Amino acid sequence: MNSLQIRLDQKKLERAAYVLKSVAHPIRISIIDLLEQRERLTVSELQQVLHIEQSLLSHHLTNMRDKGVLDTKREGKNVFYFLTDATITNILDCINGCKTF
Amino acid sequence: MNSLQIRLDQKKLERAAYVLKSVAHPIRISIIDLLEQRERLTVSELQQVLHIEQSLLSHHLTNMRDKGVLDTKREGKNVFYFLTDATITNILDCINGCKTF
DNA sequence: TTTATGCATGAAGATATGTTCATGTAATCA
DNA sequence: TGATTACATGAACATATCTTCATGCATAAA
Repeated sequence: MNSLQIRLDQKKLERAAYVLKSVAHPIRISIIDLLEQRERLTVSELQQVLHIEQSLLSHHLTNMRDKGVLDTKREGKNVFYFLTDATITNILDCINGCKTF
Repeated sequence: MNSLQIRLDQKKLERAAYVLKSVAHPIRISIIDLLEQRERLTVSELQQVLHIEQSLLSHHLTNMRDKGVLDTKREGKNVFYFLTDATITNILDCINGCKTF
């Protein structure tokens, strides 16, 4: 038999690539790692750990939010960021379990 | 206590981002999906399923090989491509199990 | 109501990535 | 040896991404 075929449809493929691009950056992987430890973090808290410019961090966070990886909640002056679906941290396990990485 | 910190070192972060970029493309996700089903495939076999230009496919394969995702073995006129570490297909499971994707 | 704090946004430039086209090379076949 | 098959490579262009800088906006504090 010879029924080789792609098992993901075009929409799913494009969505997956779109979201994976959002993860494929050192700063953004770090953010996911931190949000696996803390549930939710403000921009300032992230900035203190990451040691990058506020504006750069904000761009990255907006990116991840736009792509559905993160969501936000404002409380007073602070904006908390959190993972939309914590299951995405499984990707970090893949990274740690696969010798290719 | 307040010991929030990034658990991956800089080298690991950059390597992970570098490899993830190689996965974050519809065509390249498809290739991983196909190599999960078949162990090894020639460029021609991939081309028949993917319906893309030979040159474009070759560029993508070279990319994935350079980044350590794939490796190759020539047999006569054919070149077989295969996953360096099949564990990388876990990423596809992440994609299918996480609502963000 | 001015000032400070926390965060977002937009423009701009540098670099990276994706695709096509033309061409090159290695192995096999006639 | 010459043609064909299978694949790789490089240039060139369009588009996307990353980062910085300057500035804007919302909330709270003084």
